[in-house]
Amino acid sequence: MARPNRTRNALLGFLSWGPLSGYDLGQLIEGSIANFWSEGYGRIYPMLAQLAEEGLATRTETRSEGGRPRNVYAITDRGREALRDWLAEPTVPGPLRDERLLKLFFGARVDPEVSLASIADYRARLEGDRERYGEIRARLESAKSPPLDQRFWLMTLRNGELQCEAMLRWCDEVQAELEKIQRAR
Amino acid sequence: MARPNRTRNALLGFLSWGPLSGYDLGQLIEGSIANFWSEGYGRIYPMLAQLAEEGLATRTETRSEGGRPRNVYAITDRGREALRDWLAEPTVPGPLRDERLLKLFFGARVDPEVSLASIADYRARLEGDRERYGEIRARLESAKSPPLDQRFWLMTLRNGELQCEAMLRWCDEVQAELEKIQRAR
DNA sequence: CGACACATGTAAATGGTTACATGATTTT
DNA sequence: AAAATCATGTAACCATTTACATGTGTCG
Repeated sequence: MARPNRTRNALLGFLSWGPLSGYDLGQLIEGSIANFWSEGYGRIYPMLAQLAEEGLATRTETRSEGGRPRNVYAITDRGREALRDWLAEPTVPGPLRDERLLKLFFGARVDPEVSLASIADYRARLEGDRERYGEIRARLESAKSPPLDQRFWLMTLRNGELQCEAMLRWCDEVQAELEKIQRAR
Repeated sequence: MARPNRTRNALLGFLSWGPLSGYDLGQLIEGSIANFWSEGYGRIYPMLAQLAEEGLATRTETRSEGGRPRNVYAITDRGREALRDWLAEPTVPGPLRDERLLKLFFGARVDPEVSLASIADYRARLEGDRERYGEIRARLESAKSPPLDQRFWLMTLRNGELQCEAMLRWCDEVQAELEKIQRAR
């Protein structure tokens, strides 16, 4: 069998906060966990249908006054149970696939320029991340969210921040080394 | 269309060192880039057949004296070209999926114990990684490999080392925070 | 002679991405 | 009136994993 379904659990997690539509879920995911998780609508809508089929969520068609028709999903008790079960399960890390490192591994096959460009691109991304993290932190720390949830969100944010820092240091080191290789040619 | 094929490029990279069989490739990958890349035989053999079909590699059945029959693949000029093209392409980062962080994000839904156990498990993995990296570094630095290749390999190793360090620090911080939450209940 | 490493593949099932299709409502 | 956003979905396609099937040679 392939890996167990993870989209299901992500959706159940968000539904545990309250009833949401597929569109809501997409927006919410994009605005909160996008730094370490992604889901597209092509995955969300079918999965919601499956959740309803399995009795982990219920679907209600709402047509509020002046609003568009929406399908809102609410988690059921069995859904909550499934969520808790998954949260308690030990996490088995999936297969790793870092394409940038793979290219660098074969870097001796091409001009150092090529690797230097890849590192420059990576650094730019990281700096963008760092800035975004700063904004998220400011927003999180000033907002009056459910306080307990907020502390967990900050922990995941901290992960991104530390990762970012470490990778920026790595970029510095690798850039220096690549320039040394370049000068030696 | 789905993501472009990455297994192809990984195999071409190794074949650029010299002719190899599918089994060789599996062993080699396991013993070198396993820290940031994985391929199973169920992927390797079909991809080699495809590589041969596309003219990026040639297949030779060898039956050396006293040895088992082996299918050895050698990269072609067009294969080398494809490899260089891929190495020069900018890397587009794939979708992120960190299941451990996703669980922590919803950590308020369960007892802090659960998150603490997850962090303890993560720390144990990281410490194992750190030890393995130490061994790899010792092996790489004492071996007389092609010196230029070696320098690139060390750069990818350094990535793992820095990542490891950063994540161990994160574990410390998160553990302290979780224990604080636990005491407050 | 039994266990283990060498060696090559196929099949089944899923997961996941992207593009496409469609239409309503709000904003400019 | 056009553009953007809200909103829901389907279809095609590819990647990937895991399990299965099969056989040879070597070492203790």
